[in-house]
Amino acid sequence: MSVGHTAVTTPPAPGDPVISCDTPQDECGVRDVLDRLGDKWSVYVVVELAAGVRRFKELQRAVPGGISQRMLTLTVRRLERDGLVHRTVHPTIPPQVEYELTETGHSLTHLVKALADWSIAHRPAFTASRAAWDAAHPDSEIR
Amino acid sequence: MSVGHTAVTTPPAPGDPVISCDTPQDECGVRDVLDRLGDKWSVYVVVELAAGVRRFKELQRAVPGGISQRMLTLTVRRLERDGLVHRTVHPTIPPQVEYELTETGHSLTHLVKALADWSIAHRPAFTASRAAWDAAHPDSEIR
DNA sequence: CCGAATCCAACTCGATACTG
DNA sequence: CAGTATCGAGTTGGATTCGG
Repeated sequence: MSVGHTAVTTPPAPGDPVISCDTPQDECGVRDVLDRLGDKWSVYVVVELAAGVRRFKELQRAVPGGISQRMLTLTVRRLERDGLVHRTVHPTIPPQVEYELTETGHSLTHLVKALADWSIAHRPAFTASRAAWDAAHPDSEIR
Repeated sequence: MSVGHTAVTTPPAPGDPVISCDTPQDECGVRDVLDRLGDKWSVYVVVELAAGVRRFKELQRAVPGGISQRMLTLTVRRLERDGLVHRTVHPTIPPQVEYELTETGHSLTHLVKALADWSIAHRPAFTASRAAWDAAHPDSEIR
């Protein structure tokens, strides 16, 4: 601890990883992933596809929260564009379209797993902290 | 293939992690994290704070892209509410406020590091895939 | 069955101006 | 310095309808 003004409860960065944003205006590269994973549905689609090939309707039913057709279409299209999902159209009647993860997409599942693990592990802390904050700031616009 | 309608073409998941959304309407817990990390600035703030304690203005200068005062305030407030960042106010003149990661916040840096690593590793594939898709779908509304 | 097209509500973000 | 307040543009997501 010692001198100046920085009496912190935790040391600056004990064994923390150094995330190098070397070039200042570079964005560490995280923008690419987060722009995709940050939206409302992509993660759930990836999670479901991690379990195997799925048809459109199967995906729609599997995604928690009830995704609209429109949003599912948009989501899988964007995932396809980014090379995370492969789309196979069987020109049958009725039409049948299958979605599956590409190799890149599969590698992403490990990341999502890490995300889910962290989230589950810290959910109690999250909830508690939020409740405390909300109680201390009754009429705040944050949230 | 065989019977029903659920004939899968690829093996469900070779060595992929199983992300258990056991309860169907549960959201695997990822929503909590992604709602925070998914916004435009939180990750950069966490990255910068991973390097040590920062004051408001220091943060603002450090974040790439040029964050407005308003957005920085909102971002750190939300991070504070979630228990990821601790805020210390020194009632001096001029005012001095220091931000630092909490223990939970520090544990998050490993996740962000994983995110950044994955992103950097797959950025070429991303870029290529997008370019190819865009070329194949010249006038699409996706993007 | 899979999706495109349209319309609309809600939210996010940025710019600007002002305060203790 | 570290915010708060206000306004407006842009984006996202949902509901609905229609088509191949």
